Parts: sequence; C-alpha cells; structure tokens
Amino acid sequence: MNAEVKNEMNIDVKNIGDFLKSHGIRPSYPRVKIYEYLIRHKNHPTVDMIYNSLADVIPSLSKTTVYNTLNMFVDKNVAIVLEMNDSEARYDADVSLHGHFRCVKCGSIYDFNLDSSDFRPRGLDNFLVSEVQVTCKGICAGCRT
Amino acid sequence: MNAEVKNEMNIDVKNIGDFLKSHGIRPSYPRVKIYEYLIRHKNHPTVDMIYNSLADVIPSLSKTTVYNTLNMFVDKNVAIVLEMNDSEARYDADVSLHGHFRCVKCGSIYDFNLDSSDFRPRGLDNFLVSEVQVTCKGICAGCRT
DNA sequence: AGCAATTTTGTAATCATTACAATATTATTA
DNA sequence: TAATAATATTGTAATGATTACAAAATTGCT
Repeated sequence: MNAEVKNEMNIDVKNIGDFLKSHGIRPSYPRVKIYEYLIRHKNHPTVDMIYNSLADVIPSLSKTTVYNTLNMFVDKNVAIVLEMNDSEARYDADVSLHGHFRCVKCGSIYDFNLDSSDFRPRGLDNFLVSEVQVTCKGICAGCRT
Repeated sequence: MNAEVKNEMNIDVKNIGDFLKSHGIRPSYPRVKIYEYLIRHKNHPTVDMIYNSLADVIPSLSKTTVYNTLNMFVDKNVAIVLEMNDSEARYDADVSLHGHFRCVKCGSIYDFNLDSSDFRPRGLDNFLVSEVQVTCKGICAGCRT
C-alpha cells in the first residue's frame, strides 16, 4: 500500500485505467482525465467546470465528450448526478451513501455523512432500490455569521 | 368538521383562498385552481400536466402563469419542487418530510414515509437546514414481476 | 366610477443538454 | 506492418424547459 499515490477513496490515480476497465469502460485519455478530475475535485463539478479545467491539458477536448463521458460514468455506476435542482447538473465520483447540502446564499455544496442504519424508507417493500440520495437546503455556518 | 369537504391533508378545499392568504398569496382564480390541482393530484405533476388539465376550466390560462404561480408557491413554502433529475420539474403541495421513489422502468413516482427521527445529518452543526429531501431510484414492485 | 397596483398573457430569448454526421483514433486481423 | 473494422471524439445544429419582458387584463382602494 503506497499512501502517496492513493486518494481518499483509496483509488490509485495511476491505475484509473484499470479501475475504469473493471467497470466496462475503455480508458481513453479523455475518460481517464475526466475521472481523475472527479476524484481530485470533490466540489461536485458541473460539465463546464470540468471542460474549462481540462481544455488546457486536452486542447482538442469537446464539451460533447464531457457530456458523453459523464453519462457513461453514471450508466456504469462509477459516478452519480446529484439529485439537486440546479441549473447545471453536478457530478460526484463518490457513489457511496452520503448526503448533500446546498447553501442558498453562497451556493456551496457540502457533503455530510449518513449512516445507512439511520435511514429506512417505509413502505417500499418489494421495491428494488438502487440509489438513495439525501439533499438538504439552507444556510451554511459560514453564511450565518 | 365536515369530512366531505376535507382532503387528506385536512385542508378545506372551499377555503383554499384563506389558506393561500395566510401564506401571503393573493388568491386569484388561477392560483386557487392550481393549488387545488396540487392537493387533489398527488402524482407530483409537471407544469404541462397542470396546464393541460386546467386549460379547460380556465380557457385563457397561459403556461407562463403556471410557471409564475408554482415559483411563488415554492417561494412562499406552500409547495416544493422535487429534487429529482427529471427533464421537467415536478411539484408537490405536501411540504412535510417524506421521501420520493422514482421507478426507472415505468417512470412512476411513489411517496414513502420517513420518520424524522430516522434521519440525522451528521456534521452540519451550525447549519440552518430548511429543507430535506430523500430521493430514491430503482424498480417498483409492479415492474419487477 | 376612476386610478393605481397587481396579475395574467403571449412572444421572444436563454441556455443546458442531446442528436447527428463527419473525422479521428484504437483494436483486430491477415 | 498494413488493411480494415469498430469505437471514440468533435463541432454544429436542434431540442425543449424555463425565464424575460412588455402589453393587456384584472383587482383593490378611495
């Protein structure tokens, strides 16, 4: 185990290609870079944020590729789209159960922990629940002062 | 208490006007009809669903009015927009804490109960949380058979 | 009734996302 | 390695939900 090439999700960034392959995604350069962006920037980026940031390192990059790639990531379950009524979709490579809080003043989005044992949807017997998202709105600590 | 003019939210539909007034909304005819639609149809309607249904009873109705009115309802906290990545926004007059499940096969949206005691966001100390929504995705019991 | 404020309406603009076809890249086979 | 097939990327155009805006209609108030 080599800590310095691990991120907090325990994914070796040097081996993003293998990770993508193991999820049925051919690791082209744009795909690896976009996935790398997602796990390095935990700020729930929009397509534009990703595109603007990667346009330097991949000069030929098209915004359509970013859209296509993210849709594929969601399809292959290596990323989620936040269930959040923002004007632009926001993406997250952390597919584990956790909540999101959006501050209506500053627009920041915060992650928060959520124990799965906390949370029991009642009355969905015989339903196959593949994804759960908890979304909160309000004013963050910083904006309240 | 007159049960036949109460709906399941315990709001006298004859007094929607008073209810809206008490929330700072002047009860114009379109507003009353749109709110009445929301409490009578619990199927999380889109703007188009509301517009198409009310166009008969209010021939002059404009889709812009439906948008304006729903935005005002959300602003005045008598309705919510579901935090759900659908192509069209969906509205709900039930502003109490409850969850939504969307079946990815048939598109139906189900409500489910959620005990507030079940659910404790961790690490949002000093945050003012004004709204919580829980959104699930998967396959409903009917579509699994 | 008359005037001011508010609401509604219709059309046009906006803007995120997708459709699509052409080009480029990668994998496969001989 | 060269030829060919499959897949990925790109740019532009189309789509479609939502908003902007100004004119017309309605409402509330004196």
